[in-house]
Amino acid sequence: MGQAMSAEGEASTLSPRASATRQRILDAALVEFAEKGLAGARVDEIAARAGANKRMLYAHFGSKEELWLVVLELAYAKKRAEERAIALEGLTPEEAMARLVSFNLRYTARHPEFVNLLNQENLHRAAYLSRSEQVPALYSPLLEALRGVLARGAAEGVFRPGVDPMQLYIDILALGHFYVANRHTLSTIFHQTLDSEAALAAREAHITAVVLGYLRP
Amino acid sequence: MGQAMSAEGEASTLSPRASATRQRILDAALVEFAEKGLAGARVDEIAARAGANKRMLYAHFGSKEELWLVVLELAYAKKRAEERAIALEGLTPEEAMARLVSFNLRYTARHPEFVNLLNQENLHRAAYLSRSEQVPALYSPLLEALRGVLARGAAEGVFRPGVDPMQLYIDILALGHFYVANRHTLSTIFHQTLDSEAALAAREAHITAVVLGYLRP
Amino acid sequence: MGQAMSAEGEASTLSPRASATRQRILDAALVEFAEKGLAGARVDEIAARAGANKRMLYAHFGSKEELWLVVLELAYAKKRAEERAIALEGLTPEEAMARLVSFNLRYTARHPEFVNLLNQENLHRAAYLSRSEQVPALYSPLLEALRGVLARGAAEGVFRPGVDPMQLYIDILALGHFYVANRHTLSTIFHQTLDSEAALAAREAHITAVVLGYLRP
Amino acid sequence: MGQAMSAEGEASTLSPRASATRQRILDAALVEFAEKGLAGARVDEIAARAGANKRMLYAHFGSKEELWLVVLELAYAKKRAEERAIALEGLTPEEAMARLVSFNLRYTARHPEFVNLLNQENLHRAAYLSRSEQVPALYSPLLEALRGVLARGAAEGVFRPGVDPMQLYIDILALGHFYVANRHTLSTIFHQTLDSEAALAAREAHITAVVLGYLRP
DNA sequence: TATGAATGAGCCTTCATTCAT
DNA sequence: AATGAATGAAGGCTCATTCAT
Repeated sequence: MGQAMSAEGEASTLSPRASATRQRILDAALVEFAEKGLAGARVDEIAARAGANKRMLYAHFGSKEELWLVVLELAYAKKRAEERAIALEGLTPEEAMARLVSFNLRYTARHPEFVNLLNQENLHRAAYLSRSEQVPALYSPLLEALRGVLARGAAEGVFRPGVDPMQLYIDILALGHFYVANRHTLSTIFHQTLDSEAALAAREAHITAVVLGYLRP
Repeated sequence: MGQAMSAEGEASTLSPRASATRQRILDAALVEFAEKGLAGARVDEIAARAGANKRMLYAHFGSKEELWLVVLELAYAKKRAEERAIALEGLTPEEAMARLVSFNLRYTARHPEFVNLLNQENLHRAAYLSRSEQVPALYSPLLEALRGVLARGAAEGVFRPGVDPMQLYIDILALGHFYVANRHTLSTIFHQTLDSEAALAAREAHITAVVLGYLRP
Repeated sequence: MGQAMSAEGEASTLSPRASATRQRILDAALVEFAEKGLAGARVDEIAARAGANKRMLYAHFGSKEELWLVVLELAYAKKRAEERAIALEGLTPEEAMARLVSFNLRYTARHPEFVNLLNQENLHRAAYLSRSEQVPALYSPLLEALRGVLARGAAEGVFRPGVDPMQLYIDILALGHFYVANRHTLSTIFHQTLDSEAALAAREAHITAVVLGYLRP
Repeated sequence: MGQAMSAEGEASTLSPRASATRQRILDAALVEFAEKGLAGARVDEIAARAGANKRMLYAHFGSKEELWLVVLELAYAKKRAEERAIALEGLTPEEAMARLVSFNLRYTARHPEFVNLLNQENLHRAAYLSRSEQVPALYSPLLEALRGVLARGAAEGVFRPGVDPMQLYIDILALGHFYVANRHTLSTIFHQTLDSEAALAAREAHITAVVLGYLRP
C-alpha cells in the first residue's frame, strides 16, 4: 500500500511517464476536491496543480466525475490499509478498542481531506461510491475483526455482551470524524480552537473514555 | 451581518407582499442549498422554486453567498429553538441526557438539510458562519444547562464526575449527526439501509445506551 | 411571409426587443450555418454576427442543434411560401411547368444558403428534419397541385400521360439545385464560371427545354 | 499538389508496410469524411479506424486538410475510371445515353460517400479541389465523348440537334446525384423510402425516360 | 517506421449578476 | 416591488497537432 495504491492493473500497463502524470493528477485532484468539493473543484486548477495538461486529465480519467470516483476509492483504500495494519488480535480487548478509537481520530485529523470527500459524496447520496465495487469489500473484514474483539472482551468479562459491531464502529467513526469534520463550525460556536494538538489529545482521551466506559459490563 | 440578519428582524419593515417573497426565496434556497451545496446550487433554480424573479433574490439578499449565510443562521436558530424547549431541569439527569441524545438524532433525521448545510459550511472553514454574531450566542445557554445536568447527576451519584459538557455535547451531536449525514455512504459500505424508521430506532436505543453507559460512575 | 416568418406562435409572446434579438440570431445563424455547415459553424460567431450575447442564443434556442433545426424549418417554409404564391391553376400546363422549373432554379441561385443547409442536413441523414412536423406538411399540397397540372396537360394532349408527380418534382429540384449546389466543383472541372447571370439564364433555358421536351406526348 | 498527389505516384517509393498504412488511412479517411464531413471528421477517429498511429497520418499527409484533398482526388479518379470503361462508341446513341444515365445513378447509389464528399467540397467553394491539377483533366475526354454521341445521334436523326454536352452531362449528374444526395430529406418530406432497390429502379427508369424523352428530335 | 504522451487553443454551454422597463 | 432581457467571465471538455522515444 503506502504509495496511494494506483487504481490497480492500470499502473502496470502504463509507461512510467504516463503513470507519473496520472499520479500527479490524482494528488492534485485530492487536494482540489477536498478544498472545494466536487462542484466547486476546477478542472483547470487540478491540471495546473498537477503540472499537467488538462487534456491528460481527460485521457486518464474521462471526466471530472470519474476522476472523483477514483480519488474517493483511493482515499477509502488508503485509510483502510492503514487501519488493517493494526494487529487487533494481539492486543487485549480494551487495548484493541482504544487503538481503533485513537487511530480513527488521528487518521481523520491527519487527513481532513477524507472527511471532506465523504461529506461531498453524501451530498450526492453516494451516487459515485455506489458504482464502486472495491470499497464495500474493504469493510466486511473490518466488521469481522471488530466482532471478534467484542466477543473476546465479553468472554473475558471485560465488555458488556450483545454489542452490535456495526453500531459501535459507526460510533467510533462518528466520535472522531464529526469532531474533525465540524471543527470549523464547532470552533466558531464554542469560541474555542479545536485544531491544536492539545485539543486533539483531549478529544482522544475523552472519546476513548466514552467507548470504554460504555463497553464496561 | 447587518442587513443579512434574521428574517424576523426585517419582516417588520417589509410589506406583506415583499415579506412573503422573501420567505419563499428562503424556503427555496434551503432546499436548493441542501440538495446541491453552495457551489452546486443555482440561483436560477432558487428563484424558480420560489416562484420569484431572480432580481428579487438580489434585492433581498445581495448575493448568493449572503443568502447562504441567512439560510444557515435560520437553520441553526430553528434547531436551537426546538432544543431549548426541552425542559431539562424538570427531568432526572438520566432522563435529561436521554432526551438530549434522542432529540439530536431525531431532529437531524427529520432535517437532513441541516447536516448538508453544516458540511458545506465546514468545507468553507466556517467562513460564512464566522461572520454571524447570532449563532454562537445560541450555544452558551445550552452548555450551561448541560453543565447543570452533569453536576446534578454527579451530586446524585448517578453520573461519573468531571465530564466536560462541551465534549459530551459534541459526542451527542456526533453520534446522531454523523449517522444521518453519512447514511448514504454507510449504507453502501455496510450493505444496509440506514434510512428506515426501524434502523433509526435501533440507532436511537444504541446511542442512548452509549452515552448513559459512559456516564455511569 | 417575406420577413422570414419567425417560428410562429413564439413571436406573439415575446417582447419586441426579445423578438428582435431572436430574429437577429436567426439571420446570423442562417449565414453562419450556410457558410460553415453545422459542425463548422461557431456559436461565438453567430452571436457576434447577431450583435447579441451568446447567452441569448441559448435562452432562445437551447442549443446549437436546436437552433439548426429552427433555421432549417424557416428556410423550407420560406421557399415553399414563395413557391406556393405561383398560381399554377391559372396558367397553361406548359407555362405552369416552365414557371416551376424557373422558380426553383432562380430561388436556389438567389438562396445558395438553402442548398448548403440541405446538404448538411443530408449529411446528418435528416436527423434534425425528421423531428420537424411542419416541414413535411408543406409538401403534400405541392404534389397535389403538380398532379393537377400534369393531369390537365395530359387531358389537353400536350403532356405525355402517366408521369409521377414526385419523380418530376425531384427532377425539377435536381436540375436546378444540383447546378447551384455544385457550381464550385463544376466550375473547376469544366473550367467555366457558372455563377454569372448569363450562365444562369442559359441553364434556365436548357432545363426548361429538358422538362418540357420530356413531357411532350 | 506535389506530395499530396495520388496514391499510386507515391506507392512506388514507399516500403510495402508504409504503403499499406497509407492505404488504410485513406480508406478510413474516406469513411470518416463521408460520414461527418470535413469539419466533423476527427483525426483520432480516422487513425483509430485505420489501426494506425495518428502520427503516421501526419507523416503521410501533412494535415487533415491535405488528407481531404487526396481522398477527394481519389474519389473522383475512381468514378471517372469506371465511367471511362463504358465503351460509348460501340453503342447506339440512345443506348450510350441510357448507359451514362444509368451508370451515374447506380454509381452514386453504390458510393454515397462520393456525394457527401462533393457536397462538403462545395461548401468550401471547391477550395481544395481547385488546387488539384489532376481532376479537371479527367473531364475533358468525357465531354468530348459525349459530344461525339450527341453528334452521332443528331446525324442519325434520333436526337435533337444543338444540345450542349456540358449542360446535358450536368443534367445526368443532377438527376442521379441529387436523388441520392438528398434521399434522407426527400424521404422525410415525401413520407417515402427512397433507399430501396425498388425505388432506385423506378428512379432509373424515370430519369432515363426524361433524358431520352428530351433528346427526341 | 512507428508510438504513446503531451499541448494550447478553442468549442459549446452555464453561471452569477445587472440593466431597462 | 417586480420582471424579462442581457452580459461577461468562466467551466468542462475536445480538437488538430507535435514531442520524445
